[in-house]
Amino acid sequence: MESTIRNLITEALQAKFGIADVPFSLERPKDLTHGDYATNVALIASKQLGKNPMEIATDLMQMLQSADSRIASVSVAAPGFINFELNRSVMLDILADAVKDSWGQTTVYAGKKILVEHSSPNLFKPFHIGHLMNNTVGESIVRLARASGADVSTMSFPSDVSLGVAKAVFILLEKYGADFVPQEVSVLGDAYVEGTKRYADDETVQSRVKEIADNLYAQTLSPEWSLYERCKEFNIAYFEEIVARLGSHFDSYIYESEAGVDGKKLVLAHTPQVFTESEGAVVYTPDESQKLHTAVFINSQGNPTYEAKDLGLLELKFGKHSPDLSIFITDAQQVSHFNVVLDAAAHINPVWKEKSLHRYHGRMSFKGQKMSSRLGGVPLVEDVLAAVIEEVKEKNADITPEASEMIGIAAIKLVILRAMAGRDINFDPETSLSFEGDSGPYIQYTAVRAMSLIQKGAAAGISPHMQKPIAGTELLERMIARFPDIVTRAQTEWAPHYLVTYLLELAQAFNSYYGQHKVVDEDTEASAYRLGITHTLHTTLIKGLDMLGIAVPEKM
RNA sequence: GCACCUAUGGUGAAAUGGAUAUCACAGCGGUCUUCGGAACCGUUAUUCUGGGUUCGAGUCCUGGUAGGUGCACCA
Repeated sequence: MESTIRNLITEALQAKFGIADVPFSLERPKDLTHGDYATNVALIASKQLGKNPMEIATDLMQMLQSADSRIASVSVAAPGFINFELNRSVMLDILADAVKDSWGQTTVYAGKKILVEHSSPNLFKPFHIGHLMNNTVGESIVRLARASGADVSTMSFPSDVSLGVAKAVFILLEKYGADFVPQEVSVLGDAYVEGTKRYADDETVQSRVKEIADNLYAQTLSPEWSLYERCKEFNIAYFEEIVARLGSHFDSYIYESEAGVDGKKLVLAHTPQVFTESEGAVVYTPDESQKLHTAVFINSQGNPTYEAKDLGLLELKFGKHSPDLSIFITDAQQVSHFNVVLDAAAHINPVWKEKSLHRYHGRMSFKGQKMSSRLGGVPLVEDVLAAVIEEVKEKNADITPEASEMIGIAAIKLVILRAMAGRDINFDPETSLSFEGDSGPYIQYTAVRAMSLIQKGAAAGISPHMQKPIAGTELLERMIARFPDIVTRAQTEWAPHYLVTYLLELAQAFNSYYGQHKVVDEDTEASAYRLGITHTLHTTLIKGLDMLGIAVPEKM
């Protein structure tokens, strides 16, 4: 349709004014009262023609008025826009697909292999609210990718070996002995915090922790190694449980310990060509023009740093999965780190940089305070969820446990997803969390209400269909018909918030309609049509929310 | 110090260079013997600042101001 209109404009321009090559745009106006398509061609051409844009627009409008049977009307608006409104039948043709399984499936990345890495946990640290943000953004990107025609696989990159882990292991050994078997994740988290404190001001602790770190890196058989292995296994099980609750599953893991071994080899193999030795460490110094900082890849102790681990990760990722696009999600603080790593990686294998895409999210502060699990006192995901679910139950005492879980998660996820990724969110449960207005539960509620109407119709023997259109639903039809375009945009820019904005507007439009019209009444024919629209609305909300990682309960 | 990011009603956010800057919360005023009120309708109030580019700037360029983040052996 778009190219048809574009051609019609070009032809009219040539026929009427004898000019070509006007770089005009043809867009889908965000304001639906401006029609289905709008062009600025008259504004662009006015300089070249030396005429008033309104005159040009009016001339073109007259020529385009009946140029295509799918165009219902063409109008001119100041300062010189030409708006096209399509026939209702065009919308209804699109809506015929809205109740099919394929609704919302696009071909944006058809045939591509996409790998998404997100939610990477730090073992020995409980899953806190920062991870929740990463998981929410990551899961939504996974689901957008799955709706794009791509072959998608997911992975996570657990941080399983580090000095911090060694500090925790030191405490566990000291407190519980080598035979320690973890029962609760909080014990590990507490050990992490305590270890950090003890390490800070005690030299004998420092040397012992470093020794433990060496043994963990080298996988040397030792009391710390076997204790550590039990904790690692326990941690992964905990991680899988909590992300499953949030709707995520990982096809595979690459551990930092593996990536570290790989990364160290890679760095050494490319020294001194790419990396250089400096003060006992191996570093990478980017070209001056890059405006990046020098980074240590192997420290003077001989262990790979975060940089080398991420380099090793690139080799492992591309070696195992050979993706056409490798997306990874982290918080914004790591932007310059990855710029350096990718810059270094490009010297080893340019593909690693070309096919990698870093999407970052902002930081979540809690009641105005930056969260750091290293210092303790961090809100954990399970605690936050429990608090929110409690609120849901207060609002509705009859709610099922499944429904309250879905509603609580929707409320939190929407706070994160409605903002453009990359911005910080100050998460204050008092004000950030909402069950009304621009909120996850509002959209869920609208979907549940729509389903309830359909059931009411069924009880009255009315089944939804769209054979005989009636007046009053045109706006809803137009909005629903745009769903595939919105999904396409969200996928192209990897920006779930476009979808959030759309779903909120759509839910509002439906609720507004509902407030003014009776959907199911004595007029069976008209009721069936209204239910037909209601049905397409329902599937659109369900599919849209699913792409955000949000499920909808049956009742709420 | 250098680099990157951000600045929109009282609050939280949206806006592919486009039309009267959109939405929610809060406030104020209504709908209400419901098709499921987690709803609907009305109303008050917003682009940090100076310059520039453009037919047109919240958006692009540039100078400032304010905030955030990163800059060698943590991840």
